[in-house]
Amino acid sequence: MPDDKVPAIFTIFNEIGIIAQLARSAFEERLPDGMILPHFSVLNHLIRVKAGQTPLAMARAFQVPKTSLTHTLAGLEKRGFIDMRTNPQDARSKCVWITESGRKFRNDAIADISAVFAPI
Amino acid sequence: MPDDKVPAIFTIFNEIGIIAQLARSAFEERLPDGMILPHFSVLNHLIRVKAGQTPLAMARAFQVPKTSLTHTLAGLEKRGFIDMRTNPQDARSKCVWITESGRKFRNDAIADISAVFAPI
DNA sequence: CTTGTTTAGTCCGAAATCGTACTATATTGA
DNA sequence: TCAATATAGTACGATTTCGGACTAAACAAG
Repeated sequence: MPDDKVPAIFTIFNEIGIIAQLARSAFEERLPDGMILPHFSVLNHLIRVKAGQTPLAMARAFQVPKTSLTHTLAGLEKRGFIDMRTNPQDARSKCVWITESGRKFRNDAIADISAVFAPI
Repeated sequence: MPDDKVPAIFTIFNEIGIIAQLARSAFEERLPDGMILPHFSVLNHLIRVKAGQTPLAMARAFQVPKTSLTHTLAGLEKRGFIDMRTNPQDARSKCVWITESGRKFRNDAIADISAVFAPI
């Protein structure tokens, strides 16, 4: 299949992936202390979308396996950026809440990084 | 920082990342045999951009550490999808060439997956 | 009720990712 | 020339990612 026969939708998603990778590299370079994009994304989701969600709901939102999210949440909890409590409506599941410390970290990160992206 | 104060550029890259992740999930679901997106991306790069490039040049193009690419290339070589030869102009470096088998794999993958993306 | 099925989360092991350190080759400059 | 520096790639170890298996709780059918 020569290049000009590759479906456009394919090329588009390829370009989107490249942009995402570039942005991710630039972003993580500035996140301190072993924090990586998924950590930040979870905090951001808890503020932007909804707090108190279950890990499974968030795994679906991010389109990652639930085992991956377990690991990410463990890292955030260890840093004190989230709290996980058993769901009173369903003892199988938990609810994820952002802490004040987590909220501050997220806001500081946005402020720092916006300065870098501002020229764009 | 309330949501409406988050810089637009930040939200945009966030959305781009989400789209990329969705596309990646859908894509890898259909790649056979332990092949993942980076494997495919390398093959695609060798056809779309340039064959015979050095690993370092490709690592820069993808914005990943060279050690990550070493690993990806090892996987492709083990599957017989690429050849790596010492660069005759510089014995420190190597040149990466796609094999017929690699070319076929890439083309088949595009054909398969285009059928999925076609409705979009 | 109770037995079988589904769902939420975690544990485990394999693979991927990546930073550090290292080897080998090339380049620079005195 | 040759010593100092820079560059290409890899080895190694730590962390992340993720599929498969497992436990506990909820639900469904009888």
